[in-house]
Amino acid sequence: MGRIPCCEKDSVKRGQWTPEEDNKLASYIAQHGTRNWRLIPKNAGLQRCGKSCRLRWTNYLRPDLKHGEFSEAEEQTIMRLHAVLGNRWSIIAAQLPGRTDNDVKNYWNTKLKKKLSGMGIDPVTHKPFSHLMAEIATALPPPHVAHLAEAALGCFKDEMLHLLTKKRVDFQLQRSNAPPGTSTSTCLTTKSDGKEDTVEKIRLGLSRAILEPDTLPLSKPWEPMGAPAAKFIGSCSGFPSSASEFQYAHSGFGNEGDDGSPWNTSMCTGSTCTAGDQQGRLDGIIEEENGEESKGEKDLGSGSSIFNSDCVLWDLPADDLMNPIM
DNA sequence: AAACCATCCAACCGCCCAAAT
DNA sequence: AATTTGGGCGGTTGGATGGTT
Repeated sequence: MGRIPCCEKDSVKRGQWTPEEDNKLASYIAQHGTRNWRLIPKNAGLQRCGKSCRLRWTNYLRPDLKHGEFSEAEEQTIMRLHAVLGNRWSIIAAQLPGRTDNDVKNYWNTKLKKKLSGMGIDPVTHKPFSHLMAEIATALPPPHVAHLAEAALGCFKDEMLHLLTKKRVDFQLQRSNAPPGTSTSTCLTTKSDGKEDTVEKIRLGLSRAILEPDTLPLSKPWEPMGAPAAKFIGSCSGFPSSASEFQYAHSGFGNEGDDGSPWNTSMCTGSTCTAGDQQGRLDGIIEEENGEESKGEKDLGSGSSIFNSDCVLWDLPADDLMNPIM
């Protein structure tokens, strides 16, 4: 009954691959292809599980893989697709020739997630943190809004301070290398003063977001530069000004005749997209998500979608937000 | 120079679904 | 029809490396 086991779990080698193992696997696949992963390690003379061989091949040895840095264009593609698809790495990777899902996932986790957070944008929803806060605030009675603001400060203060003070130190280093006479007025605060300053700015930004929710676009977080979202971020002193320069704005979303929605942006325009079936899946998913988005807009319009009974925010139950971690 | 810390990323883990038996 | 595996996928881990204290 069933199939025979893929390998003897006890007798297989694990951990880093050696160059000899890579050579054996690559030359075997060059000759025989990748039809049966269970037989490949055995026939290639490798003490490895078939699954391990498959991963090594697909993530590292395949000759069509790129191994260098991600380009600016690739980075923009990942950001745009992630905003639509979430963590569906294989589909995102299919739009980036030579990149694997593992590559894209690693790049997202190590670089892009932090980059977005540092810009005041939630990497899960791709909305500005201030926008999220204001959405929630509109659904809460005033006393709860105050608790929410405190909770948010508790959640983000440390990370923001880390990012901002680190940047400040970098600026100071640059300043020490700058030629004499260079203006340095924007970075002359001391480190401790800077922290106090930053906390105050975050506090002001959140207050403004909560007190002036009407200035926020509730249904189009994808607005290009000059549209309400970017305008709001730019006017919000609590977050890094670089947030207003968020790349969505000049990566195809703000084209003439475009309403700024990512749905209007070709996900694969002029690309060397090779995975036809994945593209089909992508189209289907985009249509599906598009439908969801419409529903979401309706819900937002009624002001009730954010705090549904089982709603969680940043992996915290809504109740936890009432208990600041400060 | 050594200890500590942060970052990167290859590799593994566990789950799911379709296919094989 | 029931059971088991192969392959695909996303999440997580841990070793290597480089920078900082």
